[in-house]
Amino acid sequence: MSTESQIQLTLPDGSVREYDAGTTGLQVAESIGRGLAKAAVGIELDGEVMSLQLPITQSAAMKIFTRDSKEGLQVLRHSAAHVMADAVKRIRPKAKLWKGPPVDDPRYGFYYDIDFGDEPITVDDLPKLEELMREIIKSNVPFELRELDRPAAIKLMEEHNEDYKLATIAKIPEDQSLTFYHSGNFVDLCKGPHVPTTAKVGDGIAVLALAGAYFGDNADNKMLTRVYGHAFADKKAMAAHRKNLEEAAKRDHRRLGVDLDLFSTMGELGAGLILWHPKGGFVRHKVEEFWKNEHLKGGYDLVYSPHIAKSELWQTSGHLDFYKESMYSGIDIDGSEYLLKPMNCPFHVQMYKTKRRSYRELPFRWAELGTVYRYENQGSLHGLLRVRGFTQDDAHLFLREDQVEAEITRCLHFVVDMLRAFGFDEYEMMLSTRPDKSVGDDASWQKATEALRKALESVGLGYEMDEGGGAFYGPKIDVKIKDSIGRTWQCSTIQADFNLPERFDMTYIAKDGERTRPVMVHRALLGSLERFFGILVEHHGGAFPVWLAPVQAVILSVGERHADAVDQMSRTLKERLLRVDADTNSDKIGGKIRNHLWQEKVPMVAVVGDQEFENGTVTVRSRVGGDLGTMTVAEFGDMLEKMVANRE
RNA sequence: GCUGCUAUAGCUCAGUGGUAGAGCACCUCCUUGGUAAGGAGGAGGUCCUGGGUUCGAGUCCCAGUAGCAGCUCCA
Repeated sequence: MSTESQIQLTLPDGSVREYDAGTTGLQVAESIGRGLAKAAVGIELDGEVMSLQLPITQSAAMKIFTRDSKEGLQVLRHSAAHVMADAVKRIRPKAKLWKGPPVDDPRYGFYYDIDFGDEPITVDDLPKLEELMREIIKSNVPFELRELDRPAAIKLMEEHNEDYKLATIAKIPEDQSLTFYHSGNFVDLCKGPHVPTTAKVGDGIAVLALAGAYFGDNADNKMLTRVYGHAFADKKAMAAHRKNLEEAAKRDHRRLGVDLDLFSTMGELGAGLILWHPKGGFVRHKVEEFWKNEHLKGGYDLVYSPHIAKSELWQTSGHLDFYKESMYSGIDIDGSEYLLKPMNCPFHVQMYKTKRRSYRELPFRWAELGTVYRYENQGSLHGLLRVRGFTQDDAHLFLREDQVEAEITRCLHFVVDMLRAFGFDEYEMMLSTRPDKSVGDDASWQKATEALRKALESVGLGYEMDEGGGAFYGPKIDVKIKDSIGRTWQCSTIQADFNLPERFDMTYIAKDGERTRPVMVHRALLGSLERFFGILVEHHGGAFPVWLAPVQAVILSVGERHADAVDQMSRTLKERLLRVDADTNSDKIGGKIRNHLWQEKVPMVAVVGDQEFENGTVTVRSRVGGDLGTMTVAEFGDMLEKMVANRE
């Protein structure tokens, strides 16, 4: 590290500027332009984000972040967290701070975990907190960085009674510096970066919610109070964010489940158990029908298995050892204990074992829409997305080693095609590798992981690694889809399994006549029908495409004299297996259109008045396409059929 | 499971310890009309369940159940 008196800063456009060493980022921004200085909240030097107000001592590649950039918002939100903690300490001086980072969450920009001791905070305090934040922001005190030696740092935190910060200091290696950011009387152990002064946090802030969070994110520890807030570049951006959330709430599958009469849950049944109403049930039927047909086309066989089995089966499979706490307790039948199935695999394995298998027969591809039951913590249940009884679109492949790579690649293409058929083009893919606690030899893990990787590369979509995130029995690919507010949920999965073939001593007779262990792959394309349906509802905002819609069209009578014709028309179309209802109520036509097209989210309505009555035609209006003009009933039927065929 | 909050009509929600409310939806009648709410009337309640305090509980307290937000977990 050399000390220079002049430093050279290379800007993103490639231009190089020279400054005195010790010039601050803010001064650099000012030298470039007043507007930039005003909007700037942080800088990056050689890839490291840093506070704007700190002196720059060395030549570097430099970027200046404005308050609306991704990195700038991080700095802004982190600073807002400090301001919020400052506000908290003003109304609860005894509160002890733990940590307050910015977060990448669709609804919250930052939080602060705080131990309120015997003076808890309530939601009624949140407006007061926000008001105090605005005062602190207005007071425009600078964020100042101070580096302290260990004894001084400990002394400072002792003075402030910050037990958790003292614990943090104890964990920081001796050779690492201890930095604090002061803003007025508030001080926090913190690496930064922060905006130069509190005023820079701006007016796009909100204190939003309270929740519990374990100290150290560990369920064995004490629970602290997490205060959530958000911060945007300005008021306008905050307003836009709130508007987005409102729009997202309208797409919430739990809301739409009630409004559109798709499904329900009820206390009398028990938590996490779903009632599929006729309309939701119909969409599920269409999903299942499509799914089954695609599997038959793809060389799969459909199989079925029971919902319960003797505990010995689960003992052999390993589920009783590894997942007992997720399984429902036993049912006594003739003195034997039976358990509800949490997975379908042991059944398929047993099916495999009913006879001697030859290498000539492989691969087997056995698919089942298998309903399983798993205990999930009450607090994790969430509409259709996390439930206790659900139907997996499961399949198990039993393969020779030489078939693994090709079959896995085939599976992944199947995943992508299936998701695309339902309108999903955006998802996250993860490749999860061997965890610490696992079975199987290194070579097998290596091979299977490579097969999965090659499959991912063959579909040409990006993926992330989750090192050590695999199942204990093998590596896997997971596909996650976003819900209406941007939370991701695992749907598709492809998993290699070295455990079950071993445990159940599965074999086939290889070409050389030797008993050989098959490779087993578990895969689900949709994940569970419940979860997938929930996300499907949110994806379409409840407005299903024609091929899935429980009601595809409603024919509306303008006046009383058109009622019989409308009934007749809907009957004609129903005979063509189109899902077309008649509305001959005495409401006005505008009201009927509003009801069906906009409230029930039916894709099409067809109006019949005097003119149509005379000619045997309908005037069609589509939810998405607007006025489609007048056509004969037969033509309307053709149009709907064509849309179904194209899966529109 | 943990922290906090919530539970009143089908839905959204008011309701101060003293006779249960509104809007929408529903039913009936009037209206027969032309592309996002025509009018009038009516019916609809175990105020989640159980216990407690009180002369009296939808309201206050406790427990359970269920839901919401987050944490933990998620084969």
